[in-house]
Amino acid sequence: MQYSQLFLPTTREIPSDAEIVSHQLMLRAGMIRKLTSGIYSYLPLGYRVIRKLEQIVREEMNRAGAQEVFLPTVQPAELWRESGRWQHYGRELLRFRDRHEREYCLGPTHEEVITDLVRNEIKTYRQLPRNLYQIQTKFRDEIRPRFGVMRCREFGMKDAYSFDADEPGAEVSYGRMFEAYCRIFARCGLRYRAVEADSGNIGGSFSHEFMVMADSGEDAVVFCEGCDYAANLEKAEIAKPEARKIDSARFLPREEVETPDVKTIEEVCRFLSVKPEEIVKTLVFSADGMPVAVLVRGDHEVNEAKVRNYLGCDSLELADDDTILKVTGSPRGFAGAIGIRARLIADHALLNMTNFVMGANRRDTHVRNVNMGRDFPLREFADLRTAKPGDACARCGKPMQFARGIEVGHVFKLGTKYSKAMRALFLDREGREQPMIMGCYGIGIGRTVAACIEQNHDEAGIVWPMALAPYTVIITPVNVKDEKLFQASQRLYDHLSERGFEVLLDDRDERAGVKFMDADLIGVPLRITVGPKRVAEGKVEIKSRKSGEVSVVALDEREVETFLRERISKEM
RNA sequence: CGGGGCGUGGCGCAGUCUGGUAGCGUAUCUGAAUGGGGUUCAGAGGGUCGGUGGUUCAAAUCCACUCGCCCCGACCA
Repeated sequence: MQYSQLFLPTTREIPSDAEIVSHQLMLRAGMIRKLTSGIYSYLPLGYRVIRKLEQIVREEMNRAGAQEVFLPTVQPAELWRESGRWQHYGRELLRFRDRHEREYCLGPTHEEVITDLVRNEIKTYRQLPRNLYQIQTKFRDEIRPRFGVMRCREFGMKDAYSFDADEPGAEVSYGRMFEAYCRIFARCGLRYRAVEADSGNIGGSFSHEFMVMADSGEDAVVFCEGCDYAANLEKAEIAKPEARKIDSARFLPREEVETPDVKTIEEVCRFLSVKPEEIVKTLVFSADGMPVAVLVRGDHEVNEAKVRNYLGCDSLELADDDTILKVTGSPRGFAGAIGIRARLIADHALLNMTNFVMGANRRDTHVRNVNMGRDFPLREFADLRTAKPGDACARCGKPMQFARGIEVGHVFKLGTKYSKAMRALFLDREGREQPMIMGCYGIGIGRTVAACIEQNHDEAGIVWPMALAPYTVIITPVNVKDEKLFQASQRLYDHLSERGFEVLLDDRDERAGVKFMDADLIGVPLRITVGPKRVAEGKVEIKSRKSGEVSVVALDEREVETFLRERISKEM
């Protein structure tokens, strides 16, 4: 491609509404332009990168035995009513009506459509397993899109769905996808981690997120120093502390204290001169409509995902003021375990607490020297809090570390959630009707590209890994008016293009500096500089974008080709 | 949805408080010189100041309404 013909608007200045590097660089390098909030157009350069990634994804999905399909983006409401998600999905689901007033949505994901397709065509275990995937545009009406294509409303996603006849088969399907994902992200040259994730109330036993490590990531990743345990912060399990024998002889007399208008942990600490570790927080939730009080240490945070999983409930939200009043008999801010009219569950950290402070279930009152057993009964202990740096790993007991990550892929075991709801059944060997066991597997295409830039850039711009680079080599004649230089460049360009290289010829009548800046900005891995001094010696320079290393190579098509081939294979 | 900020040539911004000829940088076009890391000089084109309504002799500027965008939070199968 000749640069002068390319629709590639690069900008020198940083667009004012871009916060993170990948967003800034994608705009500056002319890869994307915003149409409206959370909705982007890909320009030729950006789309080339997208297609590179899609190609890698296709190769690995096909290798793993999945077959490509292409499903509709407009989906009828009835399907979503069948799965129950028309009610539950919320406002992220963009709904609309057609001219006949029939209801539709734009697909934010495709479980319903694929399940409908498969249930109509697959009838027997003989036709299983199956894994179907597509690369397609999704629409999720995000409450707050941000960071360019990182969290946007319309985005490209690869989604695959597996259907198996039994649990062991589903395991195999899951494992295949897991492995394919590892290969994909490795081929893209990404530093990533597969972490255990919460599967939420989507059901199923297991879920992994593929996280690209980056400080700008929206997700917190927890990993163990001692073993290979790694998990999303939401999911990260904390080792149960060893329960010491509690000596009730040490219990101090319980004492109510007036704490006017003292509600938050900080206020209680200040007022009573205690540390947060000596306080027990009581949070009242409404779990499927039933009140549940969750006790955690003052310096800990309740993890709602863990509570939800422990209770096995569908909905969990902090109770409203009315419920709090009903359950505790006091306004918000003074809840405690003593005499509370709700199911009581406590985080493990409470196991070894004695003589602690908690709310008295009475306005402007707290209680000192509270002890479990003596002052209130408590049977249910579980891991209910969010991990903090240094917490002990549930697997090996070593301290856990924190890092930031970008979720680029997610593999899920769905189990029979959709196949049961939508009657995707097959006949097993014994002729019995069974629901298929499903898995779903997603990769955010645009997000992966953005994540790649987060990991591969410098002051001057993007530094593409060879596998995703929109062009692998750019030829820069230092002065196009110099016939000799230009012809030499043209000859190289013709030869390399013919030999299948993805090559860009910067034929613009610009100063060398401008061309160098643009080449660096758009991140082409290899640059051939055709300048007067070297050409006079019968040579050209080839510079690596990543290392900055400059090699001098004979100005000869074959020599250059050989050099490039070596370089490319080394960096692939 | 709550809080904050912004909307002025393609991009980045000043001007708004205190109403009075729409400006700067960059980009673009033409010409000339220059030609290995965003070159210099000369000239030119390009703006309903987000929109609507109001106040006023006069509105980018004041008032009301409205639309859009960004940030923080809430929310998020």
